[in-house]
Amino acid sequence: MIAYDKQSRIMLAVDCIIFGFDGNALKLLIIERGMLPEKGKWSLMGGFVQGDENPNEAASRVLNHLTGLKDIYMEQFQVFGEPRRDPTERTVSIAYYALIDINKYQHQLSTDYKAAWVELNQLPMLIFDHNEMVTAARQQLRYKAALHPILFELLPERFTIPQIAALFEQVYQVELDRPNFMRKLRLTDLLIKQPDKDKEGSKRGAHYYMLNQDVYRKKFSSFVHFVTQL
Amino acid sequence: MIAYDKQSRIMLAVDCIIFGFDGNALKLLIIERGMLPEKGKWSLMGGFVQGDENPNEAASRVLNHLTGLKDIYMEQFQVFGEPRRDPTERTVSIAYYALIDINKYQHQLSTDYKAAWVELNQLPMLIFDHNEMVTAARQQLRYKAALHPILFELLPERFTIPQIAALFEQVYQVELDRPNFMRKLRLTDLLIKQPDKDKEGSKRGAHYYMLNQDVYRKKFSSFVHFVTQL
DNA sequence: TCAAAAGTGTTTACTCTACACCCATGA
DNA sequence: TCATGGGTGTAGAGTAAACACTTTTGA
Repeated sequence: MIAYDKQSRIMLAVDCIIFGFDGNALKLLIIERGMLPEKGKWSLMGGFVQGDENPNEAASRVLNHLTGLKDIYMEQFQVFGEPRRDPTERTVSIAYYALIDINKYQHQLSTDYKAAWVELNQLPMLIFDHNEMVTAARQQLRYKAALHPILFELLPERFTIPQIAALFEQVYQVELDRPNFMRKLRLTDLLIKQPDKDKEGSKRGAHYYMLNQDVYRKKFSSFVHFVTQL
Repeated sequence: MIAYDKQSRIMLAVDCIIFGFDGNALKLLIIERGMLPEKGKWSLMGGFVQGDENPNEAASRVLNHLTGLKDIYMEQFQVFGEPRRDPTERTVSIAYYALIDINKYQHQLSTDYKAAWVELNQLPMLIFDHNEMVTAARQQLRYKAALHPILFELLPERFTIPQIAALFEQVYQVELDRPNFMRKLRLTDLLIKQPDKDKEGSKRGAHYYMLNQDVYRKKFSSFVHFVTQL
């Protein structure tokens, strides 16, 4: 077997921008590194692509390692490969964004890092080009969520319409007309109304809904157009 | 300086899916390899990411080397990284699609390969996972072009409305209602009508148009919604 | 009984679609 | 003068935006 002799090999990493929503604000799961290099600094969760796995598997592994979760919604969105982005050694990183239900997140036990949920607009300085990655991920999330119902991945199993509206308002930094937004949602057939109500947010209470998984899977790839004017 | 000692380095490549449009059919620029491995077989144009360049630069370089063109519209769209996709040695490839004006293409002189324009639906077997890359690129092109006016990159400087319509019909494999399509185009303010006509396609002749570059640049990133029903 | 948020209904403007029809011209 | 594709006009359906109004319930 021939090999590509003269070419240089490169470190290949994955980094994950992990979004969560606590009902009020969009949050990011970041880590404080417990090991060199850059010990003590904030960073995205990442890892190296191993010899026997493809990059998607690497990202799933990394996500699982941090959150304890499997089958997380995850999308590869951009490669970051400036020659000097990592001063230790040239490393090209494939960036993924992931959407998780913040309530399902379980603290993990590794001492390699401390994990923390941080509000997206109070993000600290991260190492390398990670802040740039976050900006790009947010952009990509907006793009995708305007057309596909992916934001439901951020909500718990049972949720209310005011919660979804708040989520969209956070993602797009706009105020939505609640009546019209509600009607739009109803017309998608994605929601199943539950008999009981959430009384947290108001006196009257808002009905709980669950996702209609069948419709959800079907509409996932087709355009849905949740947000019209961007 | 520390290095990531225990991690394995990987070959990193870029591959380009190069689209062109000859007025009738969508075409792809592929090469017949003149060197090992896989000598004599059809392949996408690609190359390795060098130590001092980022992947986008590598793709531009590769595109320029094959076509003689600079400032080609190009988008990174997916990483292909199955461990055994290249039997020679593990290689992860960043795939780009590019849109070029087929008339501007100049044959290059390298003897490393022979280049050929092939109709997209008569594509031969390509090496490795390149056919899969083409499928994904086509999908991505559809997605992007439904919302952004990128397909103009495939047209010559002066073009007619029937030409654009034919292009959209090729990309989406549909028949468009010409009157409505024309009106939609006019409403974008993207086109500047030329005084003369193209008499090739019909007796009456179709007016030439040129892109309004200012409007084009402005509308590039905002949603435009060229194709409604997908 | 009032305030506050959930939820419904209605009006109006706009956009999309289908398709009838006119235009220009070479054969 | 007629066939052919280029191009315009128009009516009806469908969608989006604005906002008035009703419902529920704890304080």
